[in-house]
Amino acid sequence: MAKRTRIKDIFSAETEKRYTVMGWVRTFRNNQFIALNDGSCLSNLQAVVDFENWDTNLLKRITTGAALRIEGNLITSQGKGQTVELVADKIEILGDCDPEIYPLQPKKHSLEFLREIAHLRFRTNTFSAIFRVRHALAFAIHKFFNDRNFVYIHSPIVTGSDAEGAGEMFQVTTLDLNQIPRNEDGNINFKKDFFGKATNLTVSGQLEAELGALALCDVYTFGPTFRAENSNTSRHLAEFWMIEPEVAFNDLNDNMDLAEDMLKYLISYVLEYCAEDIAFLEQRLSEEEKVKPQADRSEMALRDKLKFCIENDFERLTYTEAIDILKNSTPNKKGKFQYPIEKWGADLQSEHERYLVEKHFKKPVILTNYPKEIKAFYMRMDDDDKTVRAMDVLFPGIGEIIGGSQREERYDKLVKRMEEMHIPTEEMSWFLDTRRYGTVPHAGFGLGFERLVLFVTGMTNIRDVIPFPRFPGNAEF
RNA sequence: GCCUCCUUAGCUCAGUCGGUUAGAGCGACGGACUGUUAAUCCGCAGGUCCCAGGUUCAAGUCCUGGAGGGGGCGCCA
Repeated sequence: MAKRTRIKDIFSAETEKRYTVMGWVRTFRNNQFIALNDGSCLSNLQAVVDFENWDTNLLKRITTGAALRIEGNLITSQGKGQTVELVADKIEILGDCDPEIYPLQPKKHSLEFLREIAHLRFRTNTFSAIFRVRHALAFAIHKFFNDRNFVYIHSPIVTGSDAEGAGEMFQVTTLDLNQIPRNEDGNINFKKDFFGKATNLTVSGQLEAELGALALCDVYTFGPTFRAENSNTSRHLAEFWMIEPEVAFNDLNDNMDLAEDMLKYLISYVLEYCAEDIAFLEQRLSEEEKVKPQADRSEMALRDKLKFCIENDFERLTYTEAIDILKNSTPNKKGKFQYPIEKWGADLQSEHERYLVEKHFKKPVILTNYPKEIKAFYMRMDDDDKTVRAMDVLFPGIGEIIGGSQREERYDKLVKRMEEMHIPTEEMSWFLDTRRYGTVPHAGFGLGFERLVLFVTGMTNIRDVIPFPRFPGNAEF
């Protein structure tokens, strides 16, 4: 096949030269103008056909969705709306597309409809933009950490540990479910299973990352994560991607600095390298906002919101300070909260987080030092023995985008917490070894990748920022 | 898991109090036009009213159950 020039490169290519492009037809206007897209960028290339000199049967096959190879001379556009256009002198139909049944037509489609045809939605402006931005964010994450000498750790997807304590797990087995081998006591005999023990899909790479950090100092994981929770929201997936940095000798303040630096870097990266896509997503969002009631509308355009996050420090405060603010807040006093804030120790609901982020501070917030009762066993106990060195980064519209902590590095205190919370210490002896042999203070966090993509693209449903979402009752494609 | 709303043409949606042959816009198709920008103009076709029961002289409309989807809450990233 002839050498293909990507449409992205065509726009800066030398004119009065021949090029070959390949892609899919978005529209064929006026029997004369083919809008061709190859996904390399948002913009379509306009290919011009002198229809009087072309076979009518060929022109009829140039329909929305058809795959074409076009050769021609690139010229400065004679019309408005684009800088260059390709004067086609050779057109090959690589793949026909019957417009009677092709679901994507040159018109606006709802996100709900496109979600049902997720295998084709890559071909729309919105989703091609989202997935280019998603790629850029993934790449920027590796670049951010690589530039800071972090080591990328591949934590296992299949785990033999059932004590990670981050939610319900998917079981992994090769046992015949119709003929499950059993022990004499009637329990399942996992010795007959593939790994010789019960195994699950990982719910977090954190514990493995800690092992790496206590030798390599600065490490991160970035991989798929699985939660078998029956969560039905626009912010949860059963299969999602998580970034988990873990750094030896870092305390909670270092951890907050790292999280804030990283988020600002990633947002800046996308503003710089995905300018066209972000501009398009901003426009899409503002059109969507127009039909909403005034009270539900976002106060800022997408790029303004992103820039605001970069240019302002995140608000850092303790759980205790947050409770005071919430207790004295107007909605709490007027009984507007579904869960009124009465006393210290209550878990914060999303309505409380949203009030702090969207109404009170109007910027990203980092909440720290939560009561130990509502946080995981591995978080470092504060001196008051009541709170732990946890941190949650809260973003407008998204809620919790990062959850992390300084880890409990003191062996005795960690074991005590595990026993209090009924975590089996024998099974976790490999984890406890790090506290037996040269333990050091360290800290880390988990960033939900799709929640980041949600925020940056201005989308509102997490199922629209991953190609093929998995959620309760659905594993299509 | 809980609460709530929705399901009518390929898509987005009207459809009044239960009453004759179920409508619109967009898209598709046919034609005209030919420097268009989701082209425009004219014309035409297109329906398992989500499924299964029930009430009724009569059900897209009312009732019961089921399926699918949206939004909110919980769990969290």
